[in-house]
Amino acid sequence: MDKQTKRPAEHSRRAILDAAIVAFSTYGFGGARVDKIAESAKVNKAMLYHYFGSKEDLYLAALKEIYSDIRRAEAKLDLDMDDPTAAIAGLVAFTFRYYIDHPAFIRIINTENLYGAVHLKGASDMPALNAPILEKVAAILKTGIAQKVFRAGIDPLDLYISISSLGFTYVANRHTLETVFGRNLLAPDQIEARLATMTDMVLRYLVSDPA
Amino acid sequence: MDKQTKRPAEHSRRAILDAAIVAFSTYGFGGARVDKIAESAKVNKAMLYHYFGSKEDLYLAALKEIYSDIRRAEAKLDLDMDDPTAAIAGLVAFTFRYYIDHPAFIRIINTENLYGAVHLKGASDMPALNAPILEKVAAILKTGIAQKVFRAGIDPLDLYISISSLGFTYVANRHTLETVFGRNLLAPDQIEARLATMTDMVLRYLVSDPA
Amino acid sequence: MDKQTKRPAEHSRRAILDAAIVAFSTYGFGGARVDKIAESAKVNKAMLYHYFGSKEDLYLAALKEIYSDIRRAEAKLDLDMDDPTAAIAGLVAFTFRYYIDHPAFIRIINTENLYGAVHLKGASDMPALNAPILEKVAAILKTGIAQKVFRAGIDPLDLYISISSLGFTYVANRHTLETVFGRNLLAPDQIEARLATMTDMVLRYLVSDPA
Amino acid sequence: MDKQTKRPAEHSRRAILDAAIVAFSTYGFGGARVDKIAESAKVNKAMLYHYFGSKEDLYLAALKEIYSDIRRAEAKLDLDMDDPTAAIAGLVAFTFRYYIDHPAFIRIINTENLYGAVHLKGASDMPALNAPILEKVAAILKTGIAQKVFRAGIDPLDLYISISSLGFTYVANRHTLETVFGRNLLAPDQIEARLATMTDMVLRYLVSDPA
DNA sequence: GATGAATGAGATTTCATTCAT
DNA sequence: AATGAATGAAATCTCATTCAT
Repeated sequence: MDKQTKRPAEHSRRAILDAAIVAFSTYGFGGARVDKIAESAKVNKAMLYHYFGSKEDLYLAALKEIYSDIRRAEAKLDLDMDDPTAAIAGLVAFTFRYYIDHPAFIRIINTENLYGAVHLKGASDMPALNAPILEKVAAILKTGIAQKVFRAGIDPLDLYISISSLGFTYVANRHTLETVFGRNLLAPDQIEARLATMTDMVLRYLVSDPA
Repeated sequence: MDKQTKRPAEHSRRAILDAAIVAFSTYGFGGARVDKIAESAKVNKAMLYHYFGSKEDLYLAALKEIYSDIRRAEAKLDLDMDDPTAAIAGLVAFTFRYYIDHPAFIRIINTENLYGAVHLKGASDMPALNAPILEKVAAILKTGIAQKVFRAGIDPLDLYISISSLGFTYVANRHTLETVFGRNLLAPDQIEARLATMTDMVLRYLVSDPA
Repeated sequence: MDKQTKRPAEHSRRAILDAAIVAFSTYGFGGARVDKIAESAKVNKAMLYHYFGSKEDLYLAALKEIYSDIRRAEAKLDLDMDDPTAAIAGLVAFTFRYYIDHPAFIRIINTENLYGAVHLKGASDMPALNAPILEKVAAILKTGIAQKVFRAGIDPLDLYISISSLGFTYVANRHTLETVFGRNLLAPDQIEARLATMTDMVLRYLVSDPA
Repeated sequence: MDKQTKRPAEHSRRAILDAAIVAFSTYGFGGARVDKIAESAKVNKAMLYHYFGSKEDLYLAALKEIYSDIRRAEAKLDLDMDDPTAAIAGLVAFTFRYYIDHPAFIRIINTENLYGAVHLKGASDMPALNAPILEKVAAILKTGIAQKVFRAGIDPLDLYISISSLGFTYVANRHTLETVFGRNLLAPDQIEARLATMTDMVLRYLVSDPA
């Protein structure tokens, strides 16, 4: 990853990108400051323009990087495909924990949606990048149905959106939820309880009806 | 509400606030422009400062207004408390449709969470404003348990968060989801299908286990 | 011209435009500094953007103004149309003196030509603005031919370009000419001599050949 | 000229100079970009500084080179000194065609005049370099007077400026002239017509008055 | 002699805010 | 209460120049 054969230029580029991810996901596009990004990356501001062209292009690069990260993590995720129940539980847990551990992901998704995903729409390789996770969900469903533990008729994308939603909103909206409802949602026991709820809810939804 | 008591000056104030809600929820705090808000409201920019003091205070006013709106709508929501299943289904449907019909709500919640809810935390009356919806959920659960149609042991806030989540993320993240997965999520049939999934998922989660 | 009914805004706008004409004609487009223009005009830099939109638009406004000025001056020029020889001499003198007295005109024409006249091409009203001078030249030629003092077959535009050229290059290139040939071209006697040459050259060119 | 004696290093230097001539004459001093010049010359930017010291010094080098070029060309110009009329016609044609064929010359002269010829004034060898052309004009005039085909009393420098002017402005200002008067000045027939006018005008100016 | 990376100063532009009336 | 004009600070971006190798 950090191999020493890297050309020095790559080091600066990477530092800028990392700083940009933090900045954009912390302050949004409009709130992030080019000066601060350069400062964080310990490079001259001009380098940022040299490598990325503009603030907007840098934002897009950060966005792509963040998407690549989660898809890479998903690809590495090793689910027991012979045990559909365990596989779904594993996917739910992975997704939730990923959101908790990667606040930048959550924030940049929100920022991008504020912009109607204009930047993402310009990145033609996005659909291809994101197909694998749907295929994985479809495979689990298929096995579950074959094993008669899951109902038929579940749409993989719809299911994936449900799994994502149950964790995403919990993490993404935790500040307003905490303020409005007065509970610390990221306390370890709360996280565990929430994960239990999510897993329970998804599995009860999938489980085949008693004959 | 107090339409006829409005002095003419109140008209400007209201116009600014409405324009602010649109602007902040469309562009976020950093992206919204004071000039544009004044222009949309057809008032002089100085009026905006006269009435609200600063961009940040105006944002907070818009935020409060948006929260009041949903809580007012929730208060008006008439659920059949004698039929817990119908009541939950009604709440799920109401919540989902509110999100769809009020994009400003979705967007400003996201914006506020990007800011760690700092503004909202300063608004001391928020918890009180939001207690009623939890009480309503608790009441439905209680009746459902009494009628033996629902399981016991469900936390009202946790359930409310689940109900909210299943719809919120679908609407809030629709731009990125559509881009990444290539489906028009707000097509009428898609909305219907999604509502069916959500209702189904929540009710299957609540329903008492077979003896 | 400086009527006191002017709205204050117009004063700032005019001050900016005047400062811009000086700056652009002195330093060219690239060399002129927005900061300095604002400073010269004694207004805040933001005003400049408020009134003109961008440096480029301001440049175009300055360019148009300078063109309008010479055409206005030409329109006011009162030539004795019954005496074609005197009329031509008058036009030659007027043109030469205008160039001498309006270095900004000379410089901005050169600057604009460096840019291939891209800005001017965008100003659709230019041809109409510049037609009158050609009509005047054509009228003089016509009278001259009728009076048998001028030859026939002279193209008005070609003649106008000649008249312009003989003075324009003398003034525009005077710095390099002076450096290279070591003569002070703008000394009063030199100017007189040059005007005599120009007038002589143009009239000898026009005069009808001896029968 | 000294092709085979060129060391390889000289190649880079020459490439930079050529690129600089193009850049400065195309965009002016302020508009030319050091980065682009290096890129065009296919050398590293640091080389440019190594060889020329600064942008300004490079500009001066380009300017000198361009002046040398025209004077070299003038030196090579072979006029029939026994036929003053033909010699003048030849000089007029040469001058005009040189301007047409060397847009960089035109443009850098204009640029330099925008700067009040400050750079050129620093180049002490300029007057010497430019004396020959004046001597040539003087010689033609002298022969013409002796042959009684030309009038006496014509100042060589003044005549040379007239000859230069008639073509220089036509070429230098062609973009604005074309835009303002709507004629394509560099169409081959237009060039021929213009040359005819210029030659005619200069010769009619010189020709001895009928007795 | 040559290169790729980096920089500092300054340029253009934006924007929340306030002043004078 | 309301307006049009104005501003200061700061944001994005550019560019001639130099450093390290």
